[in-house]
Amino acid sequence: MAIIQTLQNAVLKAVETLYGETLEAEKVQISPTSPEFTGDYTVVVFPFVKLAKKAPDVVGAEIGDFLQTNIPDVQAFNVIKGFLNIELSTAFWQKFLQSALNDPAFGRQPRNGQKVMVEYSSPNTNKPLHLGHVRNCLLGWSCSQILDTAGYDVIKVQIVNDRGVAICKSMLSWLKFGEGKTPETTGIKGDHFVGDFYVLFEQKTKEEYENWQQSAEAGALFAAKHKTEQSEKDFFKDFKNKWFNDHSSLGAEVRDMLLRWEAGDPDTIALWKQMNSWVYQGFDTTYAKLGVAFDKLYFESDTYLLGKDIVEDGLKKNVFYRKDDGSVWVDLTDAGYDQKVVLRADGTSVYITQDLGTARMRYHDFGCENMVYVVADEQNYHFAVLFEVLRRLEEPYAHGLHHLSYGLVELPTGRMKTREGTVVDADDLVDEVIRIAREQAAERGGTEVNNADENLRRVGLGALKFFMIKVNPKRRMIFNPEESVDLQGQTGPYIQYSWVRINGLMQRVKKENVDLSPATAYTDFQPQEKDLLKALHEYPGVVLTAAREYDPSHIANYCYGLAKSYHRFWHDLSVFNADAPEARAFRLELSRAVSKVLGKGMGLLGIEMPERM
RNA sequence: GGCUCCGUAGCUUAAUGGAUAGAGCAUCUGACUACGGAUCAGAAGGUUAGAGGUUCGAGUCCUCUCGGAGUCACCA
Repeated sequence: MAIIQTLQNAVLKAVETLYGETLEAEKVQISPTSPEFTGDYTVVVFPFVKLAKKAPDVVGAEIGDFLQTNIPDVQAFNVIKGFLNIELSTAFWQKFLQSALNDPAFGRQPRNGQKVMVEYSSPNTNKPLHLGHVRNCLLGWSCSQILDTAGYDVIKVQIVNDRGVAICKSMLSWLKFGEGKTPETTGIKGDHFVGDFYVLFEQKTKEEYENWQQSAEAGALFAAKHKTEQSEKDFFKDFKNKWFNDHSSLGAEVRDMLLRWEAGDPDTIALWKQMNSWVYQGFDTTYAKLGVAFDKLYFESDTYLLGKDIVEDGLKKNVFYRKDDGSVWVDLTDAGYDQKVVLRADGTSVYITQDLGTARMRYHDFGCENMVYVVADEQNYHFAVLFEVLRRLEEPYAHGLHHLSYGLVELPTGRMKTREGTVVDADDLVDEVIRIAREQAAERGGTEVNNADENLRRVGLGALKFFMIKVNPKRRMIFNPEESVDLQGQTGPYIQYSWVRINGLMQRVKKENVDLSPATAYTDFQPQEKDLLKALHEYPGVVLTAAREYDPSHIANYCYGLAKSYHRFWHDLSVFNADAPEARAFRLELSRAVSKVLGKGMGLLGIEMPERM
């Protein structure tokens, strides 16, 4: 890292002394040299040719000369078509390897004094977590780890959507059809138990609706209101919400229950607490399986009335305005958005009011000047509006807001639908990938080892997590449960396997008490070794990029590249049977550094390394 | 319809405006018998949806066209 800064400053100075021109630091582009050329880092000289009034190759040679005479670590250079390739000395790389090995916090930035809150998962309490939550959780968790490594103090939170019509449906369903059963008496995991009653409610509603469609009332409605060319089936499909609100007895009961909940009716509250506690026990298990955790939970039942004070502020600041009916609005048409209601005429909150209030509450709770919301991209517009309003209100954290928007996970058949039973359950998914890992291990004639179950768990989860994190978050993802996840090629297990290979080496080093001291005497770097050194050197920068872009896929792709280089190194060069003791020592040290960085990098993704596989 | 995002090999995808667009899967060829083959080497596969433009340089920026998705509730 430091060397790049040194090179950059030196290039600026070179341009100044050679051509008498000063230029902005951003004009100096330094990147790792492409594999097909010799060199370690490359300076693009095109931005300077106009100032120098010389041909690109001449400018490159002159700057190269300057760098070589002024920076001891620069050993050689070459210029090809306007690209200045710089070769760093063997001594530099030896120094770097030792410092990377000796620094337990390699790649970790000093604390920057800023706090960032990361909100992720944010489930509803009427059903278990599914595939979509898995992607959300993996993104949220790894993003938190990355921001922490990049220097922030991170607070991980989720907002639990624990109130509203949905949970009332589960509650009512349990009251009517539950016969007093509990997760304990049935042995069903709490979140699944509650989710089953939600599904049952939807089934009962469907039955009621189908019966109702046979009634004279329904027939008359269809006759009076259907559009020409509209079939009876289509008409009733469109009519379902209205039917549920105006005609359904189950619908009436649910609304009644919601009213009683809002009024604080003791029996309803007790039931609500009971059912939610079942769900939370289930969630805890799933989160533990996924290896994610939270510092604080926010509950919608506590926040859904928030935001009134912020609305008052907005009115005072003329960011909001009140209509004659008493409702409060914000006009964002000058920013390309719409007019949005922020408070109903009856004085109650809407969705965005809650989010406004919750943001302010969080700032008061933690003083976090940055907030990241991990939420699917279907809410892009909502967050654009939310952030715009907070900026206009001049909230102190308004410029540290980021919506980590990710593409929905869909199945080959389309979006997952609870009602159609096409939801891929998170628990099932985790069990499935571990089962596949076990099956694969058996096929490979895996020998009996200690901690076999733990290793298989890490391999299976490693495959799943890497599969979901390696692609850019914003990309929509089609997940085929049939094919599930691969264990070969660009996968988690591929990377784990390189780590396992090194682990084997290290155990042998320990057993045979190998002397590592001559490592620094080795100078005849092979290309495979140089690739590894260069890759290791990239790590801290990759973490910063991932943090800046809120994109863990950079880490995943980096780890894959490092593992790939290691596998090649392993195949081409012998470690224990190296020609010279210093070569063996160096390769062992290099391997140790690779395993260290792979462990750290994969750790940022929440992926653990198996001892053996 | 308005706004936003997306379109890269058969499939999944990578690429701070920089060199001959880089990988994996699938297909075809090869490489052990253990420093572990969940590996490695090689072949084949691309008009980066299309057309213009800006630039020394465009998958990347701008305009238009085509195709896909999301959103445009006093729901959350």
